[in-house]
Amino acid sequence: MADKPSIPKGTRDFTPLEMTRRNHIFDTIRKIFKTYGYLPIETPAMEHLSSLMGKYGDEGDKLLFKILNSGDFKNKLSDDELATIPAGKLGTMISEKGLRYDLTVPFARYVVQHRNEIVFPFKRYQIQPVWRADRPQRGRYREFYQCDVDVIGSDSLLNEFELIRIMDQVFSVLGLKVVIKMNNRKVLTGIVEMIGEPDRMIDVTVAIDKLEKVGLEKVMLELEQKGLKRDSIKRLAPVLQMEGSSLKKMKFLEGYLEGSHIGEEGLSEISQLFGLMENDPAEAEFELDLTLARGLNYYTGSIFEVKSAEVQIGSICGGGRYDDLTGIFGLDGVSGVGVSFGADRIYDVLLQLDRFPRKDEMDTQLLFVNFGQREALHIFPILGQLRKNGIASELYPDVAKMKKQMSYANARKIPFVALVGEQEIEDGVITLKEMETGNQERLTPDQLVDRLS
RNA sequence: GUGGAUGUAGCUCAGUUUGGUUAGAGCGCUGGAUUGUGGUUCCAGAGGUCGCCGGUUCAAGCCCGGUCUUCCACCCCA
Repeated sequence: MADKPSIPKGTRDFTPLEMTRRNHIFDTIRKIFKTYGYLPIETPAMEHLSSLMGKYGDEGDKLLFKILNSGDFKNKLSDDELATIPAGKLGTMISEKGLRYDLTVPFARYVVQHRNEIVFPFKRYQIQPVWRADRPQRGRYREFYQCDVDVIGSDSLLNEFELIRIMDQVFSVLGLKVVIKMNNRKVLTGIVEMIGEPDRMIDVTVAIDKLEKVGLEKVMLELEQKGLKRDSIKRLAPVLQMEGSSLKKMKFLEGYLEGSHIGEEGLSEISQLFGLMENDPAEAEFELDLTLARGLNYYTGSIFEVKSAEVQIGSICGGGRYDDLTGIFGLDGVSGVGVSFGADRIYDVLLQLDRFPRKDEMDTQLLFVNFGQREALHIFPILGQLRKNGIASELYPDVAKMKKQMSYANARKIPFVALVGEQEIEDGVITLKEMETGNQERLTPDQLVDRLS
């Protein structure tokens, strides 16, 4: 016997039940995206490596899946040439394509490439898989779907507001309690300016991000080890120790960031957004979280992250504003903002909480028992009538024992079974059995359609 | 990428400590009791080269090494 077949690490097969549930998530999200006026696009699974590299930081580059060039690479080079290839250079010589890491960067590429046909501001949504060479765990896969919504070509904060509304609506419709966290990169920039370490943005945000996990002392120690001046750390301390409501935090920052132009600008954006939210409150908890930094280094303004309030699984949605992502592809001065829903994690959360709707899980509504050729011929027109009326129905393909056919209906969770034998044909009726109750009734084809519509 | 666990029937798991003849259970599956009635019950049956490769041994599911998978922490994030 050959070895059992398998699939690569971090990838998954989806069963019919799983697909039904996944589609429930995709359908819900897609429907909401549409009602806000977003348009669908798709981009290829692979991009030029040059489009992907350097957009996600050093860590991100390592997590890119690279595609080996086709053809015999070695053949084109002499042994001498081969031997003189510098270490680490080989990769770029034998691979020029990679699998997409997210949908935002390919979108930026798309916008630049199609700039002449796009009507700005361009609102698009995109639901496709992405790939990351991460080490898999629960809620962390090497192939997973993202559902992105972005607006590009508009600086207005109303876009941020709209995205918050979308996030709130998606999770409310899916029946999940979530916390929507927001922050602003400009405020973080303001903070590092105020403490006199304008170049240490990354170190400081990473440290702030760890605050909840490791505590104040360890964070300060780490900053010291990273070479931050003692004086700077001292000035950062009040930010780290800040507690209380979003409103209180904003009050504090008002004083703290005084004099930092960019910091004040970020704070003003935050308070405007909170103002809009106050006028039209979200169902979800909505809060300012200064420890929210987000790694993807193209964000420049608002940043968002959504976490489940009921299941611990990391963020299930995230995003932010990027002022110059298209600049890398040669189109300057176009600002965008967007968020990405992690369908696979949302699936895990819904599964754990058992919140998938039951009604989606049955497809076929009616099964005709197969008594034989003559009866089957009689049934086909009735099947046609049912299907034209949108009632999913099927005839058991084999003339099997009744017990077997009933068991099939049972296993498939088909709610109704129709019996059409000699007697029924003669009387022009169908015996309809409701599986749950066991009740049976005799109906004409028209009555049957009415009954199941 | 770093550290730590895990893998026995379709599924959930015993058995591994002290290596020793045919590897177990429950659920599921197949058939029958019930040849136009499923879910309950009863009876019978099928199904495993103990993740894979190698080593130690007279003998390995059990000990050792490697490898893959899944999971946990870090990292990062969806």
